[in-house]
Amino acid sequence: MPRQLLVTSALPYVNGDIHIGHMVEHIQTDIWVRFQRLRGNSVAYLCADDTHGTATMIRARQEGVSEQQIIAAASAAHRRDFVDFGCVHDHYGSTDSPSNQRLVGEIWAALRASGSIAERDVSQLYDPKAGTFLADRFVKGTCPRCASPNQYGDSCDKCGATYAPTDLKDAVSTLSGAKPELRSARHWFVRLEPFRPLLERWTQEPGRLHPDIAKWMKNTFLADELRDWDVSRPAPYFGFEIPDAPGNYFYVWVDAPVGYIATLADWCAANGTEWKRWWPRRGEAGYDDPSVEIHHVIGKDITYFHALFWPAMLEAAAFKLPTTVHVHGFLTVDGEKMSKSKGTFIRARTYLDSGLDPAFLRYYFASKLGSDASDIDLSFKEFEEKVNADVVGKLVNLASRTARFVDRLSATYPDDGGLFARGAAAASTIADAYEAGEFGRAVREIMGLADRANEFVETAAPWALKKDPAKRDELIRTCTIALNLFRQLAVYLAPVLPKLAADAAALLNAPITRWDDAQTPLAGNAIAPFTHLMQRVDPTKIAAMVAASTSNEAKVETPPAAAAADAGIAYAGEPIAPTIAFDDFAKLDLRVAEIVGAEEVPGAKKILKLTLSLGGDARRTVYAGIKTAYQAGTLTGRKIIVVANLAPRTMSFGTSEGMALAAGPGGQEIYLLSPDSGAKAGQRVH
RNA sequence: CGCGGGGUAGAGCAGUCUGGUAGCUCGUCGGGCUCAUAACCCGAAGGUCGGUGGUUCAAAUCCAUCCCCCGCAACCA
Repeated sequence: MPRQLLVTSALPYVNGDIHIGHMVEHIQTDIWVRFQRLRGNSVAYLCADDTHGTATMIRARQEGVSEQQIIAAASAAHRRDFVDFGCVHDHYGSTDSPSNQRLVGEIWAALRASGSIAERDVSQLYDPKAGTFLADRFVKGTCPRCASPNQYGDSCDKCGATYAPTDLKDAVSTLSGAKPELRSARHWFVRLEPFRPLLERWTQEPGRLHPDIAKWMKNTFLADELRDWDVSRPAPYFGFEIPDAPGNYFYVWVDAPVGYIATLADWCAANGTEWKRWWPRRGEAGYDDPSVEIHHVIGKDITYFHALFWPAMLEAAAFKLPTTVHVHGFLTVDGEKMSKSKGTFIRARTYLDSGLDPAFLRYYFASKLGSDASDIDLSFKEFEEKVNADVVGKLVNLASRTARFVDRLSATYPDDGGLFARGAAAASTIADAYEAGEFGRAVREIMGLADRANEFVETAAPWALKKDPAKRDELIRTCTIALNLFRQLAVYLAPVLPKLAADAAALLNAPITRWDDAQTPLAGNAIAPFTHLMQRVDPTKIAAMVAASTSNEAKVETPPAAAAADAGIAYAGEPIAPTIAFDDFAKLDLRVAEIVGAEEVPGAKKILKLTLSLGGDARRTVYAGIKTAYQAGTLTGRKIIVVANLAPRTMSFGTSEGMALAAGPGGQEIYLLSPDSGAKAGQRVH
């Protein structure tokens, strides 16, 4: 009997772009969803933007727009990123929705009714200038232990001390620069201790959490008294007002998970179906039915929200508890945390714009993913090698080296010495691996089969058969076997590489819709003219992606205050120069140049010495007055625009052979111009 | 002894629960093939499985102990 699965990825925060760290989660969820569908199970895959909180409010204020405008723009961008990576949610909602507000209200009422709400006064830093209370991350000051300046409100980067923001010396608000003052306000809390029996049982039940995570929950949070959870924020706050506490709002983490249910409700409303079927309450059909499942996929940082608060909230309102919370680790890039200055903080859009196939990342992540919460590393070298060797060299190559020889499969499937049957027998092992989230294991199994298939082709040597017209039938038989083995692998990899599966289906004129398509070989099908199913990883595209990520950051790290210095003022500060003729413009020879070296010039306060490549071996030395805004170490590999035909100018440190173009008034506000990704050094700007 | 995870060939990993000749992929070296996107096939080199002690006929696997690495998340997305 088919299972009915509601599957969610964690809700990305509205105030940020989707990056490849998010993609670890959404790709793995999508793989699992596609696998379940291939198996014939009924799946709803849902996600939404997490919209509320101080960060959104502050940003709206700074940009002079409404929160709803921010939400609309982010939602469109987020959806596009996910879809372009093949992650197709059935519905992508928003936590700032009427249905969510209604559900949060219901759950709040249930918590009230269960006697789990407490209230008391909390002292917190307050920014008198911005008129808002300050979360820890909006306070900076000097560490009370080691006196390091510029530390956040809760802990010190330098000495590792943790403290209350009120202990911070010389504290300032990062919102306004004002000195925060201590103010008291009433807060509402959810008492978790009453839910202890439920939480101890639920977290330790097999299948709910990975055993490592269950153990950790037990030995940390559940080992001590469960602290009350502060769920309210005094105005101003962007969120839902607490119905029976006017002037106070639900903390963003209250309404974020409820957004799962709200998104389901919105999707079902659009379809005219009943959402209670997917997420029943006690007493409703499906509540006790283990084949009605709820799965959350999340990062390890938000485990306690999903494994403590969320089950407690659901239980209070008599909603079915999640079947499983799948917890995964973080992404590191080349062994380190994603870093903006190193160009390893890669946005999903940057990856796509650099021309890399999303299938590469899907395959790479799949090959690295297990069911535990250990971090996975994106090593660019390994990425290139693994994708090229496995997907192109082994898998696609199977079709590539046989499909051109024949235009039709043999009428009956020939004797292959049991090869196809052995591949078919691996289906359950591979399925078990997918089911358990052990995608790396599944991929290893599948690649083992690909090796067997390539050995077969090697032995049968269709290229030799082709030369002898008398062996025409044998050639067809050989290619029939090889192409069926290829198709079998395409079925097994369909959850990871849906586009490849579709292309394989088109090649052999047989759709791939079920897991069991790998059980029966095709015969007699016409073979479509062969075209390459996938290109190899181009390392220059990876380099371009890293370079683009580095230059992106120059913009993004601009302090919000500077960004808010609006365009009108900048324009007025430097009036447009007198009109010139086109011929005057044509005299300028602007070129794309790659920075191949950047070094400080002894004694110069503003000058960096840049060595530029204009393509090939052509090198130029340019002295650029950008030192106040750029560090030498971060520039290598970037592409910029230079005036290439400017007369050389002799300076005290050497001769400058061109001018690097940049915008901005100077000081810290200097912005080098960068061509869009793909531009090559030496190309002229027209 | 704070908690959790981990330490297996140059790299990335499997094997550890259920003890029995140390395995996979990539890389390296040699050979083959020349159908295929410099791809594929065969072979070789390379590891005292973090250290030490113990249990056992037998330990990467069980026990003890020590060392090293990573993460630690409840007013921070």
